[in-house]
Amino acid sequence: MTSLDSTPQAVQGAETGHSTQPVHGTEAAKQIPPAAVARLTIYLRALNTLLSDGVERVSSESLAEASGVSSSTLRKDLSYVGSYGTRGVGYEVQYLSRHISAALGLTHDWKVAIVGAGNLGKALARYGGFESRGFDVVAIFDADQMVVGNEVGWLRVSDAADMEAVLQRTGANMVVLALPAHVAQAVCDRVVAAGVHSILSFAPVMLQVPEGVNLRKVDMATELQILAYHAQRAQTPDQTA
Amino acid sequence: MTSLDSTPQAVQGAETGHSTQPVHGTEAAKQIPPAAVARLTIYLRALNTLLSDGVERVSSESLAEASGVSSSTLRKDLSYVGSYGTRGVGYEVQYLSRHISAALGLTHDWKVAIVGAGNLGKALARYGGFESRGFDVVAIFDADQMVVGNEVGWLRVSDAADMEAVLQRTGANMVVLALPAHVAQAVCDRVVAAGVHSILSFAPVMLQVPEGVNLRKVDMATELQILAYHAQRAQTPDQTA
DNA sequence: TAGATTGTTAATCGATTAACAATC
DNA sequence: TAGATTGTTAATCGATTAACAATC
Repeated sequence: MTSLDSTPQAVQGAETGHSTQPVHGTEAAKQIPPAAVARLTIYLRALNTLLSDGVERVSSESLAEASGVSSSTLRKDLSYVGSYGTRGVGYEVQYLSRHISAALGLTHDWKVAIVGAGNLGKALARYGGFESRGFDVVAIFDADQMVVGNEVGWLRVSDAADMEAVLQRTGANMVVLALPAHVAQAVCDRVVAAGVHSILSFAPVMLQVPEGVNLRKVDMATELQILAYHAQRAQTPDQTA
Repeated sequence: MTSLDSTPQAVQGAETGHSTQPVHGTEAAKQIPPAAVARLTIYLRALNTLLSDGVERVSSESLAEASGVSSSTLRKDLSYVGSYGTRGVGYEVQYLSRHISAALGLTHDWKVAIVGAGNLGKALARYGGFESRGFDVVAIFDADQMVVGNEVGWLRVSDAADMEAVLQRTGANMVVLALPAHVAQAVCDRVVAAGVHSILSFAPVMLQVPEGVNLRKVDMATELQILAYHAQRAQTPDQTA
């Protein structure tokens, strides 16, 4: 997250054949390198900003600048998705945005359940960035009876004891874990057993998940530690050479 | 976040000489590859868990397993820090922990100010993981007069209008941005102007910072999008071959 | 046509892994 | 000494960059 680099891990997808021919349209998806997937989400955000500013066309050079990458990297990344630009002209913003969305699977119906209605869970439940990008928060759980039933945004907090039933009923296909380290693994196991295979964890522990479950981790303290490393280096001028 | 890898960017440190000789003790720090830095924070957490479990010694094999990496990667990463193990025996938990901490700059005095006292800002201010890992939250700001003065954890919310003065007085050397996208760049500029060079942003925008400022970004919606990509791939069995 | 910009190739760079000599 | 495990090297793999032919 990343850093995390965020801190991604244990994301196993089927990865059988590497088709060399770029395939467009509705055919089989090809493998996109992890680093490129992460950046594609950034391009998508930049494109949507342009779109709401009424910009219709953009060059790789300026989209790259807005995204903080080189134009070379940008064009290479886009080439994994397909070729949706026009030489000598650039990219049509809306058209490119739509194709990146499709490639990332954002046209699916993603229903997110949040486990943990503490400060972080509430912050996530109310975070506009989810809804606006096609993620529908359908449930929020807590084990504390004092919290169950409380209003959080549009939702009421469900009892964690009923998790399996509520996940089923709401059709949740992604779960966000916003709970203390010591209960995270147990809850994670229940979530997996309930058939959810995509999990984003904010708990500061290494979670073990079976093959085929996609787990990503965001650790806020880790991010500060990485920052600390760089800050310390900047303060201590290099004594080599 | 990220990268969450996570989505790291614009982290420039001085990087003059690459000393080939591993230097131990108090001498000049060498450059540690970004990927290794991120993992070292994970090892550190695993070591501290072992420590509180009363474990005194650990092999690269089992520390690697607890951290979700290969023992090869672990030993290579540790080699950037120094050689603090004993062949045929393993690593002394406390001793290794201390040396990783030192290498990451966690023995410094890090004072963190949080800008934005919304749900996320409050969650971060109360997040135990910061304090326990040597980051001291010294201030939290908001521009909303309805919120200024409120209690958040041990702190009271300061007026964002007084940011420069409070940053100065508290000696904050890191800032966490927990605010809406549209104000993030302006606040970021003020923070940089106030002399803070380490910034962790949760705002879903690309921020521009001058050379020499360390900026990391955590984007929760990005993490869900990456998850969506993998989930979609898993659902759509590969049609090549 | 002349100018611009994409999509792709090939070269470079960095990160991961396997293997093993060093050594406790 | 025999067994175990580190620290490091060399080989592999993947990601980034520069350059340019294709083409609007």
